[in-house]
Amino acid sequence: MNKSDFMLYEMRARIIKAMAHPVRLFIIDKLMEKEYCVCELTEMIGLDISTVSKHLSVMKNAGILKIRKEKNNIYYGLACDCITKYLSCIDRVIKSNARYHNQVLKII
Amino acid sequence: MNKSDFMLYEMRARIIKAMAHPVRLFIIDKLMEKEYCVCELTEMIGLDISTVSKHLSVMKNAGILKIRKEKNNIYYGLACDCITKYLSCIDRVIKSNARYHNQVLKII
DNA sequence: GGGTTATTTGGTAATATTACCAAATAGCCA
DNA sequence: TGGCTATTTGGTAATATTACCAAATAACCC
Repeated sequence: MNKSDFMLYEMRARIIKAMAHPVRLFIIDKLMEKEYCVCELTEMIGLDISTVSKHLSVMKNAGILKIRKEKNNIYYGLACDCITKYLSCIDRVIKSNARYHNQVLKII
Repeated sequence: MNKSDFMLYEMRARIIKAMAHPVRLFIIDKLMEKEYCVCELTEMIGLDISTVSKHLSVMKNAGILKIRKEKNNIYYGLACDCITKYLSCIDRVIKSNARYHNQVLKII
């Protein structure tokens, strides 16, 4: 593996890592409908607001989210619509795993 | 966030986490062309074989990879082709980040 | 300016991840 | 069976992630 290849994989990993957490995936799901600010998301999630803020910041720094400032609020939104499709691939893996599990359950 | 929603996000996170590492993304890239066994991948990667084996095992348990046993070898392959599309979304984010960086570089 | 609200940042403890080495397991073939 | 090769598993140290609380910042409005 040469160095520039490795850099590509590191860049990809950084973005994928930024989504690799249930709370972040919840946030992404919510932001598919519309923009939200930290306090709104915090209320839905039930963690400390500083925790939610940090999750948002990681995703923003990875380029997944963008912000819009309005008065006293900061609204977060998805930077890239393709994430929807991305998740449909993940869900296909989940379904396929479930099928496998059901097969195993039938056998045992 | 109700409990069954959270379970979906946890399942998704498990699969996404299983890809969220540069070495694993390298492996996925390689497995797009054809199957490989641990020792072949280890040679390309240059880490300890036990480390590579563990990376493969995480992805297999997440349902991303499948195995085929042949004689004394175990060949790993992608369980789901859609991962290719998934990564093209990630690369779109990388490109968009790069554009943003270039804009910033022009300004400063 | 000063109070108020929204948000981020710093510090820290608990937990998870990753890499290596050494040892165990699995399956082939003489 | 017994040795050989391929692979996985267990143990452990170094590092990274995540959550909370407390404090800092930022922007609005009077």
